[in-house]
Amino acid sequence: MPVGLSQTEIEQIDRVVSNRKRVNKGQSLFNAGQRFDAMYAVRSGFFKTLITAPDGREQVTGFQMAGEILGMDGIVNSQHTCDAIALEDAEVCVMPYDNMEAISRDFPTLQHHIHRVMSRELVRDQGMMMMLGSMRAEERLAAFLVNLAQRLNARGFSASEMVLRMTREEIGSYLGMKLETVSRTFSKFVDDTLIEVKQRHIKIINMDGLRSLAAPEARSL
Amino acid sequence: MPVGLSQTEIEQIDRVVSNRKRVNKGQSLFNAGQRFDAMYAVRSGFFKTLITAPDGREQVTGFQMAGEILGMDGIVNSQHTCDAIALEDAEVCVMPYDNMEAISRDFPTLQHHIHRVMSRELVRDQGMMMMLGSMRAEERLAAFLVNLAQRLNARGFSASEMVLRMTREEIGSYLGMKLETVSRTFSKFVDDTLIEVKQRHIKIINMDGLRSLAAPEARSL
DNA sequence: CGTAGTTTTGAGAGGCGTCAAGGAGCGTGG
DNA sequence: CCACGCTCCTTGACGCCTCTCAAAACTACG
Repeated sequence: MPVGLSQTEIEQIDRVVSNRKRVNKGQSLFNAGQRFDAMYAVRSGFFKTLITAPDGREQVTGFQMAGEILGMDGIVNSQHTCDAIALEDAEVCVMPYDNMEAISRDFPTLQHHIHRVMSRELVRDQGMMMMLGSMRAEERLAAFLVNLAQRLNARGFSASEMVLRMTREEIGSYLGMKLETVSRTFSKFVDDTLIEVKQRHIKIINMDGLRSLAAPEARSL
Repeated sequence: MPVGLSQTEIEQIDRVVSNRKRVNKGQSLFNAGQRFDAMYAVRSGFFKTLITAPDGREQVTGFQMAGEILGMDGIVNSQHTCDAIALEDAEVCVMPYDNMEAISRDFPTLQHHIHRVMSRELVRDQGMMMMLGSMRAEERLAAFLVNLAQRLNARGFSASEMVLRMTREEIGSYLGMKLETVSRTFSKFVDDTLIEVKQRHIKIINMDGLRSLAAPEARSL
């Protein structure tokens, strides 16, 4: 996972993260309230994280795919604050936190890597606030699709065709809108020939159009 | 700032964070795009952080007061991703990142503390997503007031009376609503005798009422 | 092939945004 | 000391975006 590590470092790290764990579709990797003692790197599969309010309302806070890290929010109180649920059969690397902490003292590269991963998550969260706080439904969904396509592409998949692993309701929860609005907005994108939709198969026809929806240019004047 | 440190540790850390910096009201501590080389601990005063979209829309991502940390989002790309602006004359401790990294290798307590601070911010962000994604204007503003009162109280101020350091527009940006809606909602809270409002002076009359608005109980059945 | 879950689509309602006008507080300068 | 202008705040009227409620179509799975 980390780059720029020496052979020795890699071996050390391997000893820490060699433990694998399978999580079947629908199962949770961890739940809010559970004791935190490890973070997890997704090796394969697809996860969602969500938090639940006292009144039962759920908010999906993220979708994680291969290479992304889960559970960092648990450090502060030694207990997880969200549920992580596999949306398809998945495998993760278990990274016991105490070991990570200990080893990163000897390997500055790893230490810095951990900071970068957490920092990246903070930046992502800022973007989420921007989305949820000041974008309209269309813009949010377009940004969501563009982001998903980009992440899939970075993993060697097609940037234009994808199979969503989550329901409309989960997308809606993530984007702060109702499932009906997600569905309607998808339909509107189809009408505008931006995408093609067949159930959870999405084909992006006009990526530039989506992008311009997701991040509108500065108004001329 | 950190707790549970030995005298030696504290001295070491002091050497790193002894640099102070003043920031006058309205000035920025750093701006998005600037090179990142230090994080900052607020000693006194009050900050807002905000990000700006390509089309100029701004989103306030947080308000920081004494003891809180600014700039952690800059680690990942060695450049700040948001602006930090003082809402009143302020003073911060400058914590050069390279030094922090180096010293935290020798002091596990500090190392863990850094992780906790970043993790706490991740948890806060999750809460923000919940607010922005699935709460209504009333609930958001109530949660905002309750949170502010709690943080002020933790710093030795009254939990029931406060002076807002930010405008209605900044509150609105933070909470994903327009300034008019913030104003109207304040007025509604006054009508409901939850608070008293005189410009930026807020007096909380019925904290329990606010709390129940901010985090509605599970519906009976 | 039936059943449950998911998705689409419609109709109507409502919360919040937009546009607009006026008022209050405050620093500055005559 | 008061007038002026600026920024910020409040309130009203109206409209739209999104939610709510509802029904039907489609898919997956047992």
